[in-house]
Amino acid sequence: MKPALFSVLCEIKEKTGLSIRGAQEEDPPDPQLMRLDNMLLAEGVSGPEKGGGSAAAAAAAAASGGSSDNSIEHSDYRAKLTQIRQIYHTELEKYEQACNEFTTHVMNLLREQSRTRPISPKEIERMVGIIHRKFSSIQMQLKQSTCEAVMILRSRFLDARRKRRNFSKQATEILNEYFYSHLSNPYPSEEAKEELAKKCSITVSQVSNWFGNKRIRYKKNIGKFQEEANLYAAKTAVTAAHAVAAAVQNNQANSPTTPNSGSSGSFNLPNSGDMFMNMQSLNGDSYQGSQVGANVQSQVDTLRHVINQTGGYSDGLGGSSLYSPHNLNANGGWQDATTPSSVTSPTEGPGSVHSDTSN
DNA sequence: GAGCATGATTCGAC
DNA sequence: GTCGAATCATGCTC
Repeated sequence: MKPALFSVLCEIKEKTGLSIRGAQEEDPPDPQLMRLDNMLLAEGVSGPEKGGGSAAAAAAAAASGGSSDNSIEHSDYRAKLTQIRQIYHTELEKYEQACNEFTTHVMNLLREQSRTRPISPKEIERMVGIIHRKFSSIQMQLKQSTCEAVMILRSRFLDARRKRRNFSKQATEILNEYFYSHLSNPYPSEEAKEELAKKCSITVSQVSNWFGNKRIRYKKNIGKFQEEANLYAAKTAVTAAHAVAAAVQNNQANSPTTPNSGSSGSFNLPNSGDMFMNMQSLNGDSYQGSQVGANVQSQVDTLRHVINQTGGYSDGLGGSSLYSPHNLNANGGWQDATTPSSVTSPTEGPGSVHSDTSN
């Protein structure tokens, strides 16, 4: 009677258990767990080790423009990430081991108990499933805290503000040269930005940031930047003077009798665009692209004047500065160089000297 | 360490 | 999208 009753009880439990399990087994994968898994995989924490690197480390390298100045910090970052990875795997292993041990323990217990009460193998199996689910929720917590650790590491090592580095002296000089030679309209076009970025080994957005900061700070404190402006003006003027002198020589060599007719007004100057605009603002002459050849001598004179001015304002201009705030309009905005003034009325046409097109 | 310089970010306007 | 303006966070100089 006892064995028969035992088997009936087992059968009843089996049926009720199946119905419960049927409802539980087809749980969809936890989206939260999937997210965590994906993130850990992307960060190189889980999954196969990627030669000491990860997507984030690669991003860090890219963010720095591939320069070697902070490679030490990148290796530091990688080291920390490796540390996190090791801790994660150690903990994961521990959990798995504990899970297996506990499962075995429970299974043995149930098997033992099955001699005295109705416990079927399927019930044991179900119990194992419950244990696994419990342990996987613990695993999820581990994954979550690992993700948090990676996030903190990333923000600490990759946050641009924390990683601020001053640009190289050369880069700053290039940017300043452009800024002061385009002071009438210091808004570089996309092409110009790209060119500058390339020259300075920085990104285009860094160039944009630089010009944004420069414009605002220049405007706020023109007096402070005066000396700097003069310095770069002198530099540009010297460069231009050389170019003009070369052009003069070239003109004379090409057509000694008609010095102004040789090159159809096209001689190449570095930053020739606004430099002449600045000179225009200095002496009131307007620059006509097609008249360059005709005005070579006057431009040389202007350049001499510029250089003299930079040498200490000793030419009787009463302390007038090279770059006076006249480029800023009454609202504090940059006055377009083409805006007609009371003296000159340059027209913005195909022969315009503007190199900037963004504004 | 204070103060200034400077690169980056954020926010609102356009 | 870019811009100016304000602000933050870090670097540099003294």
